[in-house]
Amino acid sequence: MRMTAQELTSHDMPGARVPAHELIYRHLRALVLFGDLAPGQAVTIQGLSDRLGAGMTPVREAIRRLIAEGALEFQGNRRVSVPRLTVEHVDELIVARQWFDPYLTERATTRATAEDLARLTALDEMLDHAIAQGDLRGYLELNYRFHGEIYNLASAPILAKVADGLWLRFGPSLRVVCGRIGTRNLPDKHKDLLAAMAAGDAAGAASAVREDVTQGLEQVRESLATMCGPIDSA
Amino acid sequence: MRMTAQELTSHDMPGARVPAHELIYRHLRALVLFGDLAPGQAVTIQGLSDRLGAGMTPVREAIRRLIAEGALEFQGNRRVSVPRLTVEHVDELIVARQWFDPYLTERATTRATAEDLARLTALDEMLDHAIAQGDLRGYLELNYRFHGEIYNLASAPILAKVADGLWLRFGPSLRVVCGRIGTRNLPDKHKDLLAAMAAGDAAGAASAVREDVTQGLEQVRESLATMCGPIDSA
DNA sequence: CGGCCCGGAATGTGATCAAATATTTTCCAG
DNA sequence: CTGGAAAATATTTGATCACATTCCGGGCCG
Repeated sequence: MRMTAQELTSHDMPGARVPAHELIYRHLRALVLFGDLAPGQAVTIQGLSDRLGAGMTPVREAIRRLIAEGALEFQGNRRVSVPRLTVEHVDELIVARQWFDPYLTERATTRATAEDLARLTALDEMLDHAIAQGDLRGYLELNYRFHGEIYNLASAPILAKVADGLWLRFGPSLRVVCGRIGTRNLPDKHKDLLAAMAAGDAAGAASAVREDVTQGLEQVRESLATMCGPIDSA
Repeated sequence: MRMTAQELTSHDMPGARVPAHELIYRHLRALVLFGDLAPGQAVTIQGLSDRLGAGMTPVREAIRRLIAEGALEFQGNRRVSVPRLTVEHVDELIVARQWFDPYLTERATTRATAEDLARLTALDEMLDHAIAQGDLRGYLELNYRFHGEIYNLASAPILAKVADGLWLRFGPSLRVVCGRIGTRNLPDKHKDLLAAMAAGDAAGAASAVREDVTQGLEQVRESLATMCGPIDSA
């Protein structure tokens, strides 16, 4: 089968054959995560099956998996679509990440090695570069990888997986919001965060990431509140 | 297809045909949640397909879904099994529920109506009855429903779903632990919790549920630490 | 003890049937 | 005669299954 998208975060053994349903899953996941699928957009099994040149069973498995993760939504009848985020949902995501991110960052800070910090710093520099270039897609991917890297450093696989799953929820809307705001106006607290981590200041790192998360999601919240108020083209 | 287990929490419209993959999912989910599947036990697609008298496609969908929720584990090669919980995992689950449960309980307390409280109280009485009867399975189901009811009252669907998903992780081990301890020695803080909720004391309710959660999972942790130390029959 | 073979299990495909949506046709009121 | 709602039809899509294919693991033989 042909799979055009770059399979990012593919830490597979070099000889390990990855099954189609796994590839389709990653493909779709990236599509949702980086807003290539608009909120509310319908996702059909047969459409994907045809477009990706794969059978329907693997597509079906991938979709069920994404639904279980909250990346897609089962519309009651038998329709599947990209969820439309509401302000209430964002509020939930804010409180969740306001707990998860600081906690995981605290753990990551006490465990991070010099190489880990170097990797994070490198990611952050690439991120700045993407912002300077006005590369929205690059910004979204790098920001995700930056935070995901911290999750992994916390040595808490279950919590990391749950926190990671939260990103799928606001991915589509994040793209819309950032496109509306423009990449220039995307301040983050990554510098403070990295400095605190380098100093071994777990509480400081936690506090920095908390501000970063709050700032980012609050912007989503604002944008959603003003946007969906007047016009709601359902 | 024949489906032996009671489909609990099936709030389906009376005329709505529930697809097979959904039924299989609920069936398997209950099996994991209440420890009918032992930790480490292998789960095969064909085995389930034969045993449930269903095609393999619905079974595959259900399994992928459970894997995404962490109820089952993909063993790298193409094997699927019930996860074997480690002490580290339980530690993660403890901190997670120590945040989720109090937060959701707080929200639930401010929103609960008299009927809601009556329903919770009734559930708790059935729970006490199950304990008195030494009915382990009944205890596990009712305890799950009790806490799930609170999650739903919080009006935070995303957080409720995540919190609910955590139960799937310790379900199999909980059964083992409770069987080891005996149903008589299963104290809980439900009475304190209900009293605080009835009084509208959100902070008190949060505190009570926090103790309840900590107490329960700490027991799992202990049991796991002493049990898996000497013998680890992999 | 290592390589080979075979059974069984997972993966992948397409066909078939049912359900839901979209489209067209029909029919009646104004 | 026209507009529009309801009914009938057509098309798209989902659900399930049977089978072909691939692959892993365990047993057997040298």
